[in-house]
Amino acid sequence: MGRAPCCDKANVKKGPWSPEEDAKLKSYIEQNGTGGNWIALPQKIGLKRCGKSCRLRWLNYLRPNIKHGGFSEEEDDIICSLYVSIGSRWSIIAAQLPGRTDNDIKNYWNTRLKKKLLGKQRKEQQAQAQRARRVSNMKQEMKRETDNQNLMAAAAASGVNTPYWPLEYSVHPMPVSNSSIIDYDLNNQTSFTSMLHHPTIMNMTTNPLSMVSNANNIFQGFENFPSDLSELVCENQQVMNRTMDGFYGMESIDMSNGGGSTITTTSTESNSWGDMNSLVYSPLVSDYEACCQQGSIIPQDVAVFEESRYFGTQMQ
DNA sequence: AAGCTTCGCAACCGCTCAACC
DNA sequence: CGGTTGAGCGGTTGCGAAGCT
Repeated sequence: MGRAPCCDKANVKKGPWSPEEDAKLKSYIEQNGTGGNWIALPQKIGLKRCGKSCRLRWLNYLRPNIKHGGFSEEEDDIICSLYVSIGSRWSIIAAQLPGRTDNDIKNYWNTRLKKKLLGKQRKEQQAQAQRARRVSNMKQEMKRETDNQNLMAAAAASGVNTPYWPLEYSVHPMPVSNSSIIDYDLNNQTSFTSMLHHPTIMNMTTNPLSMVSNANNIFQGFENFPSDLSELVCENQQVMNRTMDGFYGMESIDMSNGGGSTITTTSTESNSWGDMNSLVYSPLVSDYEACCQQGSIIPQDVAVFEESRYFGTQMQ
């Protein structure tokens, strides 16, 4: 048995609203409010509309201070960021953007932002493939360098680990908060591991958006990070496998087993934003839902929640 | 200029959740 | 405690405008 219809469909007008209908609805709500009952509202004011339709019209169009179109870059970033973190919770996303409605944001995402990001991602993939080819050529060149071979052989013979990084890259100044600098020794495992726990790196690995939305500069925040080094990072599988799963790939959570395991896919394996659901339903969502259920978080708190996630602090 | 395709947006549909009885 | 109802939400559809051939 299905549920009873909310209104008599036969006597209800559908389709676009006329200016007269808009005026009736607007003036009534401005004077009397909704009365907490949308279903009864159309009858009260003599509108042949479904209550749900009235609600939608008011919320998405007639309500004061509604903005339409003209999304700014900042708004784009917020939408993308929240979408990647919490998925298509349009009402929550809309709560972060004053004057925007969930419907507007949803439409904007589906018609423009998704394509925009897809384009960026494709460009990045092409660039990545190009980098891989260049690095491959470079490695072949390096193999021919007998001096280096001798050095490595000598190092191996003496029990010294072969450096992962060319000397000029081995110590890298890492910007940290408050403008201070830490020098990480990339040939020192402890130091390197420590670098990987740098908030910026952590953000890059836990927040795929920082890679997607900043695809033009995947090492954003590392102004002094040599661009060639990023190529080496990609190529150095030994380091990658041990420490940076998900660095160039994207980490997603397998919810089929309770969200407990992490599946890492490379961006070439999962290269469609149509497949973005695999990215977005992170543990954050279940955490978020749990908090909502406990009443300890309201939608407006989502930004704070995000911050707490990225910086590893606990919600109050 | 006409026909066709694509795009953007408003509105609808159906589902879930929570309040109320 | 279960059933009913309305609010709210996200996915989808339909239509008009714009762009293209």
